[in-house]
Amino acid sequence: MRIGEAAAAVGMTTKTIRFYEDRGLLPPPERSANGYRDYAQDTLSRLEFIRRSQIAGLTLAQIQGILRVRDNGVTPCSHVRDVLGKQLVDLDRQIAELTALRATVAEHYATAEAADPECCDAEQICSYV
Amino acid sequence: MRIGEAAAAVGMTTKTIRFYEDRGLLPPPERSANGYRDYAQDTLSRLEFIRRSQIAGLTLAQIQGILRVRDNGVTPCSHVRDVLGKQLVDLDRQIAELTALRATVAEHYATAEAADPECCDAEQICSYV
DNA sequence: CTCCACCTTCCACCACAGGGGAAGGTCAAA
DNA sequence: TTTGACCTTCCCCTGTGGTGGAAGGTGGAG
Repeated sequence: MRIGEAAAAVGMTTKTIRFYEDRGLLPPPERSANGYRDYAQDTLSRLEFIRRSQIAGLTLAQIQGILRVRDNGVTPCSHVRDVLGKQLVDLDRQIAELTALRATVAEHYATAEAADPECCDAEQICSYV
Repeated sequence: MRIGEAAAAVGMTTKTIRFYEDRGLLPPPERSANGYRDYAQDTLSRLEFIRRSQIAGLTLAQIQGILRVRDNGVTPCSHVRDVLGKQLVDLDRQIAELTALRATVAEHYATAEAADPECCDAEQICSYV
């Protein structure tokens, strides 16, 4: 299976597949006599796993870690559980940060709504921020 | 006032100040006879405004927009109000996205916690994701 | 024979907000 | 006079996930 077929099969571009290979998420594939990449069927599962993982918010580095465990012959279950756990903590932190930021911005916005047009003196550029 | 003094006064690095100038957030300053940047006092307010705006979650591009309005002699109040309003909408969207992602990851994590060690078949790499 | 679609490698680029360091100029103090 | 702390411009690097294009090889159809 050539790279274009693989790409079409999973809905990625050939660029992306070469990029994953470059980043170590895909092993270097067989080559046909003409030098074209020749993918086995299981590459498709691997690409789909990558996409599922991305949808779950994992970075390519994290996905690579999981695939490396799998490629070492170990079932990556516990590793995946750890990664997902870290991901949860990280997401909670990000959400908390954004929520705090939202409160700050909302406060500024409320001030801006309530103030009169004589708000800004040139000294501090704008008193709303 | 030389760049190092200005940087120390507002707690930034000289690199950052030159970077802001390059990005159009600071007008090109006067130069001393030796070619050194020579900042007027009001540059400090401008730098502090930039920092306040960043704390409010605005990007340098948004801040530049506000400063451009101010530099055109217009009080940027209504523009700032608009930017803050957009920012709120954007933050709400981001928080919603992250919250949805968190739910997805939490679901995967719960599955991973509950499953037995025979979880992964090689075909799909890992059934937790 | 030529066209077209496909493949190859390599290099550069996007946003984001700077940081690192080289190579060289300036100025006051010791 | 020399050292050290400044300053200048310049270009490259960070991390993230790719995208775009150039220059060239391959293979089947008309």
